[in-house]
Amino acid sequence: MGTTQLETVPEPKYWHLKTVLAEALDSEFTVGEILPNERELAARFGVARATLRQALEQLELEGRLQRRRGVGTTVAPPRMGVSVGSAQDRWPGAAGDDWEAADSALSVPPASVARLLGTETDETVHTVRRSRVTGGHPVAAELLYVPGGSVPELAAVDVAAGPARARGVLRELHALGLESEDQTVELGSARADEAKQLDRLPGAPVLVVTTRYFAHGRTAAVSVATYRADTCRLTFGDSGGVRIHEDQERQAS
Amino acid sequence: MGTTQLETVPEPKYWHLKTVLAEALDSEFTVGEILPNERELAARFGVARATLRQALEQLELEGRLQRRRGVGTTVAPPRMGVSVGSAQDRWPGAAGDDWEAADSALSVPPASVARLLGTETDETVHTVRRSRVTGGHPVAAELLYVPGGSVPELAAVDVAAGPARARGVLRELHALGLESEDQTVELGSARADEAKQLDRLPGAPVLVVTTRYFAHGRTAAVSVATYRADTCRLTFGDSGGVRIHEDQERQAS
DNA sequence: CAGTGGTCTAGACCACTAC
DNA sequence: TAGTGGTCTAGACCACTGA
Repeated sequence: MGTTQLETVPEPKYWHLKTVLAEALDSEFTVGEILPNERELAARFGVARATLRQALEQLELEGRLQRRRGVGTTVAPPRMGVSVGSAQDRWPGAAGDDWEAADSALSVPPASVARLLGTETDETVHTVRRSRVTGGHPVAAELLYVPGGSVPELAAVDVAAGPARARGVLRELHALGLESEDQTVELGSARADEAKQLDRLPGAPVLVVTTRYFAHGRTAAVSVATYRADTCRLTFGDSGGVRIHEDQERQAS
Repeated sequence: MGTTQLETVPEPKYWHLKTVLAEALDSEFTVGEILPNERELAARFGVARATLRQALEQLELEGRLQRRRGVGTTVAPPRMGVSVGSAQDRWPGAAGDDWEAADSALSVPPASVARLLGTETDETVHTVRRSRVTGGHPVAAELLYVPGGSVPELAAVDVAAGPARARGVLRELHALGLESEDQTVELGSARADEAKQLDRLPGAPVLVVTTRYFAHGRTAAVSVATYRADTCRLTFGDSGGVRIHEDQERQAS
């Protein structure tokens, strides 16, 4: 049988399209430049808009594109390196970090957090909301959970409201003398409230960094920070003790 | 005008659907159980299959579902905790790790890797491919780049092929006495070759862990490891020095 | 207001798995 | 071969942005 078709791997259209677009981005576009709109691009490549969108979604996931409803699709800058490692001065409440305390309240943490804290599943803890801003852009939203037992002196600040109260919790926690930490990273998707803080749509991919802070041999606090996965590259260790993030790297294919 | 519609936030269908399904997964399904097929689920919820799929994709991204073509959609187990932190015995070539050396060759690394290594962009380096298997499942595919200058003794093993050669490179690297490391994590999508190693489709979301290994004050090697984002939770530090992964956590919404 | 990306539909066919 | 998820189409309408 004259099977001239030896193409055993009919590559999906959107995959090929993604490759073509990625090359075009490297060679023909500059950071910040606006691409033609989706209907136009789809027509130009002879595919349905849904197919074109599948390719764009991949490129956005890889941090190469940024799409904003009502505006358009732009070429994204290289990902920012954001330090989440064990640098001493990154501990909650330390001066000079990029975090801004938003507010604070007493609430019952999710069961997974309660397990890490070692508290009962219905026990309320101090909950601090913070936002991290780097280079003028929001990169992370954090919920910091501090059991009452970790900060016994906190009654004095308990009357203050909002940001002031949040700073009070952080100050007490810092005064505790944190000894070490312990982190995990996993992929998640932004809840509605996180999405708003991060200036993204709900469901946007985020890197969830869960940190346990230890003091006096116990778990003193747990932080759950969600970082924008499209714009951030998390950096750990900085073991040489010298380098901070550089913001100049470019991911290779 | 009788505007009884004060619903200012018409939540997208797929978003609501995802929430409903997530609750059903918690209460009515057990790990490993097979869900009804997509056409059936779509009919049951009164939506188009594309919309249903959008919800399933989100749940798969969050590690709650696993979908396999030709088979079906199953309820995924909680993510595995995999250690990628600075435990000494995780260094390349150490005994007892989960890595299996696949093969090795001389090749020109991507520009981004060459920059980290401090080599010329057209300079060849030893390149070792490894796979990491945990609990019987493939979790990561790694490319380890070792400049010739880091392992001058390597000529002796240069004749061996495949896995033997790979192990030779690792042995020499280990003998070098690595001092510290430096890591970054970012979101990526699996290339075709990585996807095959990870038993996923191309484009599947992965966590890319880039590690720089230092010896004698220089960058001795660079590793680029891609972890399955759906099944893995990366753990760093283990600062207490006691805990290994537990595999029993469950992510809260 | 016009133009953008985001959501949704109702189909079709393909690639793969397992029986 | 039957049944699954994966890809693709050609439309439609909606939510948002900025002039």
